[in-house]
Amino acid sequence: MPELPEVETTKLGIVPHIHHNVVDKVIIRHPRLRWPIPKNLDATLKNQRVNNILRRGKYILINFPKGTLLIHLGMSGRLKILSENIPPQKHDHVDILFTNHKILRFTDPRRFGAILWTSDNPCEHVLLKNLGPEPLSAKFSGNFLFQKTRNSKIAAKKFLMDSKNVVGVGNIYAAEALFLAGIHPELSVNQLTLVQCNKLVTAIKKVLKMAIKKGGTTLKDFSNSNGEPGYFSLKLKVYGRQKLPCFKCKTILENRRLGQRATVFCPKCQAFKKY
DNA sequence: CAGAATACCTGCGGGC
DNA sequence: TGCCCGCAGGTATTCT
Repeated sequence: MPELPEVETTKLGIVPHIHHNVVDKVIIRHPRLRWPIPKNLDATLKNQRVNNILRRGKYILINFPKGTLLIHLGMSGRLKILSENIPPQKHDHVDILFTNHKILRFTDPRRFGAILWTSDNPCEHVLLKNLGPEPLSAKFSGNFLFQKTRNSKIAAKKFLMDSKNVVGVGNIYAAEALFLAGIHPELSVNQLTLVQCNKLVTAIKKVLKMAIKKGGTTLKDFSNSNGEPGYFSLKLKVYGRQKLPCFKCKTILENRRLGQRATVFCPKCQAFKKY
C-alpha cells in the first residue's frame, strides 16, 4: 500500500491519539512479519510514555524514553486507532493499548511489514543508516541527483525506487514523477542532463506534496488511521492507465515490466530525448 | 563492485 | 462453482 505520502498520512493520523500517552500493554497476536515482532515488546513498552512520532522514508518511528519502535507497513500494512476494543480480524498482528484507552492496531495480510525495537539512536539502525535523503528536503536537489547519477547506467525508475538514492518513492510516484518530468522510465541515469535532473526533482516533490495534501493516494486496501476508507482524490496520470490515452497527447500509454514492476508511461511525452 | 533475480506472503480478479 | 495463473503500493538477500 504505502509510499511516502501514505506513510506520512498514517503518521499524521496516529499522532494526536498517542502523542504523550502511556502504554498500558501490548498484545501480540501474530508475531510473524518480515522479521518476528520482539516477544518482550509488552515488557519493553509497558508504562512508557510516547515522546514523539517521526517518519523517516517509509518508516514510522515512535520514540519512547528507553528507545524507539520502528514500524514499516510493507505492501499491505495498516495502522489504525481504535477508540474501543473491536474484535481482531484475521490479519491483525498487534495491539498497543494506551492508558487513555486508545488502541493502536497493526494489520498486515501480506506480512511484508515490520515492527522492531531499538534502544539506540534509530538513525544508526541497520535498516535506516544507509537511507538516502528525504525527497522533500533541500538536500534532494537537481544538483544532488545529477551528481549521484554520473556513474550509473541503471534505469531512471529503478534508481528513484532505490532507497539508498532517495527514500519514499515507490512504484506509483516514480511513474508519476517521470511522466511529469517527461523522462523515459528506462533511460540510463547517467544520460540525464542537469536540466532533466532539476525537472525530475521538481516533479517528485510536486507529486509527493500533492499526494500528502490529498491524504495519500489510496487503493483498495488502504484505510486512514481512523479506520475511515481512504481517499481516491489524487488523479494519477499514468499509473494504472496502461492502454488508455495520455492526458497530454492522447497517445496510448504503454506498460512494460521493469525489474518485475509494472511501469506505465507515455511513449511520446517520455521519449528518449535530451533537453 | 553494480545490477539483476529471487524470496518473502495473502488476496483478488480473470480465464477456463 | 472452482481451480490456476498472474498480479499487487516493498525491500532484504542472494545471484551473476
